[in-house]
Amino acid sequence: MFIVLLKKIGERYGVMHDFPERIPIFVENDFIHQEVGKILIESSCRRQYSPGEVIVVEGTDRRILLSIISGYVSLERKLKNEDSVIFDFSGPGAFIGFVELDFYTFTARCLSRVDLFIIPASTMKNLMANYLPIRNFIMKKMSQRIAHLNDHVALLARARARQRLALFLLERRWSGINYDRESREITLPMSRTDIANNLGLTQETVSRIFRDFEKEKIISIKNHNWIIMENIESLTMISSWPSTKLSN
Amino acid sequence: MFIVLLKKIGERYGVMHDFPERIPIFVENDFIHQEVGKILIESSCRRQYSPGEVIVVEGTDRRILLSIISGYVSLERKLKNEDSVIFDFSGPGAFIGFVELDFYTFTARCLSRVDLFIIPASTMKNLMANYLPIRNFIMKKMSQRIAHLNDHVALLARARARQRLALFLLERRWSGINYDRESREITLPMSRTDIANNLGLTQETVSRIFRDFEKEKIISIKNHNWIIMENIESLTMISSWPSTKLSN
DNA sequence: CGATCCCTTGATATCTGTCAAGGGTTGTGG
DNA sequence: CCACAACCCTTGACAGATATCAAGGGATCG
Repeated sequence: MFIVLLKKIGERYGVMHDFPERIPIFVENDFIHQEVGKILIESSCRRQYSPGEVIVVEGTDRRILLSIISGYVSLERKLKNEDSVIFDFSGPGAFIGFVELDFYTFTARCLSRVDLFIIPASTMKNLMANYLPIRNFIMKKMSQRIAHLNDHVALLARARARQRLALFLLERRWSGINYDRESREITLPMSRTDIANNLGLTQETVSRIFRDFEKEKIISIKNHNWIIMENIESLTMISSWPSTKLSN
Repeated sequence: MFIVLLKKIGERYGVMHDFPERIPIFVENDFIHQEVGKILIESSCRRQYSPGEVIVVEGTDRRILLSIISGYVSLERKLKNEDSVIFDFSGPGAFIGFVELDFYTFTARCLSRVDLFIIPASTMKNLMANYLPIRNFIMKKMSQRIAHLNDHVALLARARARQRLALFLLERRWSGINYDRESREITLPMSRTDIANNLGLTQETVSRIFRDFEKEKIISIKNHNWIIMENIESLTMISSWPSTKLSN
């Protein structure tokens, strides 16, 4: 498997862990043949972005694919309203744009300083035509994305605000490259507004519910971007599904 | 292109159009090589289901794929709550289960009498390995599904009830095989509860808003399953995005 | 003709959005 | 090193949309 150097992240957002210096570029059990990985890296370039920068814009031609090395990105859609919907947050190890065919279905905006590989879509197309593992890899990614979107639809359709935030926090625990799956600490590289736009709420509601959770000793809020889950059992209970009804 | 006979639908739900006798099995501009289509049909069997019957269950192994000839199916997830979320409604021409890899991410339930082809997943796998057009077809389907789910996430996250229903009605117009794209008539093979579960609302709200639309002369409700859009411009205005705010 | 299922309508409760004001933190410039 | 601005977060009061609860109506089926 191809290995790349990884910059340490977290100048801007108070981070407690330093990431290790080396990580495999293809993570999450998605094994790709070493040779193919090499081709992919050799035909790609590396670039850094600053917080707030937009990398790709919804609706434009899909010319490049991204592989995040460090930092966090939001995949979102701006509505005519001035407010927006965030489909997902992507962190180190994520692949962006692999799942679309002709044009981007989202706008990618940097939440922090971001370091990534840019892979030309044409390269990927050639690789996909010729290498079965790459093809399977992409199809698996697409399939996972659909499963995840189904979950998110269920969340938005039937979960109340507390349940949405509990699910959000629990999912954050597992998202991206997490080297300590038993950790109770979560970094939130995104703002309250971003969380609200992801969960179909407002920033005020997000803020209030975080405070409620803190009062109930379910979480500790160290700062805006750093939360400790003090009582994961409670969070799990709040997140679990019979709690939809107003009465609960 | 391979052609199959199509049964007329609509014994149960008052339908105004009879579908033509012959339709191509692969529709929506998804051209598949005739030979491949033939292989697909030859290795599949045809079956009928009654309203309410469950064809595949969420979480079980993906053994069969479905191609709907006539009738309507809901793709849904039962929550522990007793209520459920409907991801999508599928009608004639739809492909079900093509987008998943290992197991079903939904339960498929018949809304009406359904006539369909059952294709073994193993057959599809072989075809995909050997035929580029099939592969492209599946990837395109997956990509479309992701785009559609993104739209639905945006709807659930940021649209109010009236807007959701306007979007729903406008989308119904184009869904499935629609031979008269200028038609103002819509059939609703699903119940109010099903619509509510699709849009993240309750049946009461759906019912009330339909009545409101009727009072405002935007639609006429012929019966539960038959609606005429009297004022598509108004519907479009209600559905368009600046109307999210409560004040509007 | 009753049973069942779904739809409709009304009264009420409650969640969460909206509006508004203030606080904390970060960054910049004197 | 301090002042100020900008940005985001927090908190409160209030309003309004929609869920809940309840009762009744209409169609379909045996």
